[in-house]
Amino acid sequence: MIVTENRIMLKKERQAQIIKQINLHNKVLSSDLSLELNVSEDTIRRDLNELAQEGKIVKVHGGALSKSYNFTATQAETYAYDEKHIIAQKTISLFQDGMTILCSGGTTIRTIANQLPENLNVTFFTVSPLISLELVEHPNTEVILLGGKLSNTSKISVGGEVVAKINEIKADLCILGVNGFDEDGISDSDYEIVQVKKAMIKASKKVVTPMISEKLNSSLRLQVCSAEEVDYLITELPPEHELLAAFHHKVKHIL
Amino acid sequence: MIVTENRIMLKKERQAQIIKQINLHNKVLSSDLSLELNVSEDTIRRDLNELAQEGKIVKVHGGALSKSYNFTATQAETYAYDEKHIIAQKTISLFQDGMTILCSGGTTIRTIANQLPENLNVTFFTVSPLISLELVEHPNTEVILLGGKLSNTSKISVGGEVVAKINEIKADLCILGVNGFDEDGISDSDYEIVQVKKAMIKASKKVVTPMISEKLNSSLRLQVCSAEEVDYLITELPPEHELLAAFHHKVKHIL
DNA sequence: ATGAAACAGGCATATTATTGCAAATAGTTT
DNA sequence: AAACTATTTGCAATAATATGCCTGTTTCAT
Repeated sequence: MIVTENRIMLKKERQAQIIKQINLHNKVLSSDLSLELNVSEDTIRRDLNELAQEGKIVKVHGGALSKSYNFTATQAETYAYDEKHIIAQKTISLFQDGMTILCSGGTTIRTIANQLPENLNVTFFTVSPLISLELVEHPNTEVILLGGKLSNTSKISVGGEVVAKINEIKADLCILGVNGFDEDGISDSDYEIVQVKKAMIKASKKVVTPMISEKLNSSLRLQVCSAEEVDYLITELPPEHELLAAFHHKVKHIL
Repeated sequence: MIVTENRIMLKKERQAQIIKQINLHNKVLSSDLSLELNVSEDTIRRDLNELAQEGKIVKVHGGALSKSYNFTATQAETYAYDEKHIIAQKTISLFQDGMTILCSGGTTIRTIANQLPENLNVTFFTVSPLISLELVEHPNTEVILLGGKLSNTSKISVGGEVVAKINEIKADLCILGVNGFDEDGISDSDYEIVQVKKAMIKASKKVVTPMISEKLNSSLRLQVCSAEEVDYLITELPPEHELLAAFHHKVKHIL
């Protein structure tokens, strides 16, 4: 539905049309807008940049996206943000270009996904739709979502199909969100999730477990793996902190 | 004998004319007004500035706009909420316990997912992590997320693996968000998405396309399917609305 | 890897704004 | 009615804005 009644279109008017189109289609291509609004693509690009500047849309290569479509973790709604921020930075220091990284779910992992540096060039596999949406915001990462039945409680893909799929992967790192961790290792309370996590560990060269220190020395009913299988234990505390003392001869590295 | 037509127009009178024009067309160009009212553009500009000062209009480069023309960010984000609500209700009326339903992405579909009744007992397959998260909040629905490479523009799983997976499914309904729709059928602008949508249509007994009426008669580069392949066309309009007339002999049902 | 599309920045042009000023007009006072 | 003042209008010169085109570069998809 193109407005052609008037020969000349005011800039504001044109920009309003653009916003309308974006809200309609969730995305627009500069080339399409150029045709529909009878102005050059340069003008459209300038419009899109202005609108993006004003925060009304999200500019991408070739066009723009609706803003409501994007959602990323905000500082306010993340519990223990400061601690998780520290953990995220430590974890990210392990990432290197070209790596294949397998991620589970959880808010700690989500913070990591959110804080990835722009230029990082890695491939992520994840069973968490939430994490996948966070990761896909980063232009240089490739995100592969592992599908399956979605668990109502943990919001991750579970089931035999996911496990089978994970078994086909050969990852460099496994970033494992944990619910219970003590000297016996990682534990969890949901059978399905345990199966997925076990598969993830098996599929990866190194296992990284970022967690807030308050989860240390908690244990749940089902065993995921032993502490010895953990390559990197990451908390917000300095490695020499007394709370971590008991783990130094168990896990391979503490950050 | 004409004596009054070329009399001098007072300033107040002229400004009243300007307001009238703006209320009529939602916008005015300084150049047009100058011609219509037989005064210099300078005068028009001065008038527009005064009226803008008084808050009666919004002055922009080249003319002025009606105050209601301006979009605010919040208006933009909740754009067409009411319409989408109506569409969601109509779409949900097609759902029955025990069904298997295949969903694409998009904000219209997201609204549907959000408004599902609590007691509905169906299995959803979706390629959209965002939709999956919305669906999984409903206790009685089973959600199966179709994994694959995540498209960073559309945020849905794409690629051969997804298509292969969809081909294994036998669904009752396919709820297809559309970006372009006209008498030739459904069109889209992204090659990968078209592949996924084609597979979805093939895997389903009935194809349902909920869309805002503004998308009617818009068309994009790539063809997804013909209008004849659509079983239910759902818009916020009553089925007998004239805008839908052209589609009655094309699609099977219009709601 | 390679070719096409999209981008950024600069430049040229046309349109629109602003300002100061003088002429015209309206309103007021004598 | 004449004179005076304030307002309005048009004009010209200058500034600002908007747009399209061009060039070299970046990004993207195959």
